[in-house]
Amino acid sequence: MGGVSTTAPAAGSRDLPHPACDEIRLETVLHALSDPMRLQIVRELAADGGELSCSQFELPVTKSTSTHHFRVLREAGVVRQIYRGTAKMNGLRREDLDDLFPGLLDSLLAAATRQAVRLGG
Amino acid sequence: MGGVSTTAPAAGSRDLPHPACDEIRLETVLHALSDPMRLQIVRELAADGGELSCSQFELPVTKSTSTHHFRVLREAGVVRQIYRGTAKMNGLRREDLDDLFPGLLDSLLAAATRQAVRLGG
DNA sequence: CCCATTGTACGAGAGACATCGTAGTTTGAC
DNA sequence: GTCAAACTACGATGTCTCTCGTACAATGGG
Repeated sequence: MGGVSTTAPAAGSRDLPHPACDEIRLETVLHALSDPMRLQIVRELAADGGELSCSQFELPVTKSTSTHHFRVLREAGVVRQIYRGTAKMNGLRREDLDDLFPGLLDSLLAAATRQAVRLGG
Repeated sequence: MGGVSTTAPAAGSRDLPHPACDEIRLETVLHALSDPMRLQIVRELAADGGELSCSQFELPVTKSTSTHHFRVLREAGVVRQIYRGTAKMNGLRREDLDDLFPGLLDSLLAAATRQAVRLGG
């Protein structure tokens, strides 16, 4: 049955499950961001604006734990993850989140920055 | 040592410990709001604008559990609680939160309302 | 003083979570 | 084919959280 490959995913793609927009729950997003490690990840992603591989984050935890945190963020609908070679790239789902919860992400990021300034110096 | 009673608390007051503004942590606030029950409480408090006693909330849990949730909100710095007779009144710490994290509470409440509309109707 | 109302304290149980270590898979380079 | 790099899967462990039930404390009204 040919034709499957016309719009098929790129060869060798390992797809990761992401929640659709209407499956994203506010409580789940808040829970994902209530962990300091994950909030830091999101802050760095927002600062970068593009995509970052998992290994570019220098988190004070093992790689197993990193994997766990990135998955929580992806399953909450906060980040999008795709494989690129051996790396797994992460990007903020900014448009989706802004559509669902206008202004929320910006407020959260501003609050996080403000707190970092307040606590850090 | 003397004069302790000059500005002593009102007779019979049972004071509750609240975090000072500079002790309120964003992660803790987000965690407090990541529970559906507590998010609902905060939504009702914001809708009312004033103070509500614990018993005015009709939550689908026992009183013990209610007490627990209100305490989590208070210890996170989200609500202020004071005794008034046998009742314990709850009020949003709106000014404190707006000072610390400008716009965050409004965004969160708007997001919660939006999601309620999306899911409920 | 007695009592109803309101909320607390304490303990328990079930489940979720953050963390780790080890072993394994996938990919790209040589 | 071989190898290193990046990431995952699985299990273990200790901690936290949500829930409840029962027993208790504080307040205000007769």
